[in-house]
Amino acid sequence: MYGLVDCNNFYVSCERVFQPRLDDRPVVVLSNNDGNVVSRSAEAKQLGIAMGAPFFQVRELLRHHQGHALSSNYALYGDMSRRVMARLAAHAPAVEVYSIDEAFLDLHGLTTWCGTLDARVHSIRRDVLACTGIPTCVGVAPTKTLAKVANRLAKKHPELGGILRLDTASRRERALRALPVADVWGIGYQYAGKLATHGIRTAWELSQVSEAWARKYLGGVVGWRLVQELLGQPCQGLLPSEDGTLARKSISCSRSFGQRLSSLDHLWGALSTYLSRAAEKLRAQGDQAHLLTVYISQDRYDTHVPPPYTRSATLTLPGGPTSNTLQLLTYARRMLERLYEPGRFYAKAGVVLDGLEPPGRGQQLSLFAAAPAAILPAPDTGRTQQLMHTLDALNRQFGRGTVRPAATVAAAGQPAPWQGKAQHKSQAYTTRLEDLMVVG
DNA sequence: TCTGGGGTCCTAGGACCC
DNA sequence: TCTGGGGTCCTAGGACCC
Repeated sequence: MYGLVDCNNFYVSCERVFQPRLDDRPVVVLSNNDGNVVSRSAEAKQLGIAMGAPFFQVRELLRHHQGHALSSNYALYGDMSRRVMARLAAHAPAVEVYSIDEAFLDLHGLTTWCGTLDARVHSIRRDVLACTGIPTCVGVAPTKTLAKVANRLAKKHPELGGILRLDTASRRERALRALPVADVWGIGYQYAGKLATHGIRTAWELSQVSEAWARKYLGGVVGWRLVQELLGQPCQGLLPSEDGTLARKSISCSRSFGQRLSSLDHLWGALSTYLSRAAEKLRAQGDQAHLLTVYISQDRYDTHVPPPYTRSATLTLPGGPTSNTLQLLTYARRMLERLYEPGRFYAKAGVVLDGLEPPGRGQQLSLFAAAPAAILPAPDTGRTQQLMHTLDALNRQFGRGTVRPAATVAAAGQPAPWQGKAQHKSQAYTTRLEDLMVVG
């Protein structure tokens, strides 16, 4: 049996833990740049505010109902997430951290040593709420996809008490008949449309299609696995997360700018900042990358700009895999110069690090290792690795960005021209000493 | 010059997720 | 005026290998 634990309205719930004045009223949390709504309280959902809605479209509605909009505070959400996951790990034999607010639990054997499964799951929910202040819902079922179904229905029907267990054929059928097919995990916008034209409206109807049909219309083997999982046939196992974090296969960092940029210097300032951040994450995971992608995008909402909006370049690092920020910056600078066109206005930039592997394991040596210095940056020696190590240690102790490459620094006394908006941000209640709450 | 089978790696693109 | 960021998996074609 799998359990899927999903935090209710996670970002809003995190904010409410430290700001009780937000209780019982419409609250939304916004994406970077205060662009879109990414988390909504029940009251905000009640007002008809959609997930992903552009903030400017709902600002008035929210104001009219004495609601609140907050900029996203990832330092807070990340830390709250770690606390929730730590509680889950204390209860279940194995936990797969699936996202910042969700985890799959291995529920094997939980009934044998402490009451019924339902009683155990209820006590896990109570414990998470008591220790972190975060409310959750749990779906319990023999496959991950059915656990998602159960979780979805538990959220939709508060009268279930936050838990739904789908472990018999009749419970499964009732649940699948009650769930619109678009709410199934793995059915997105495109597939939902396709299914509708074939008269498939519920999860139950989807579970009854043939293998050939699923393979033809739902992306091959992926679609067939989905159908089998709905039938109770597990196709996906649990991928236990070591130490409560999940190792990524790619690492990226991108941002929309606060304003359009056209100068190469400004773009480089932004891009080098994102690359520094991505490399930091890479080292924190203990990996090196051998693929680097750089991209710059024009405003995709500007009707005067013809597509494509994004130009990108991917490079297999000729010097072999690295996690050295300075080395990566050397490559990225040249890639940016290739992509950049004077006179254009750019709205966003980003980097992706791919082909991740731990250092020094069966490394492929470069064919061009003897190429002239103009082509290759300085090799990744022990000294530069020591430098990165020191950089990370300083930034951990004194705060992110205390020591950083000069390219990422804007002109003295000026806010960086690429800096986005975050006008309604709450404090780092749990991760910054100055922001700690004082009671008394 | 043409002939076949089996395989890897790279790249791009499309779908999905939270 | 104002429209996010970070991921996953799969497929398919081309270059190249033996």
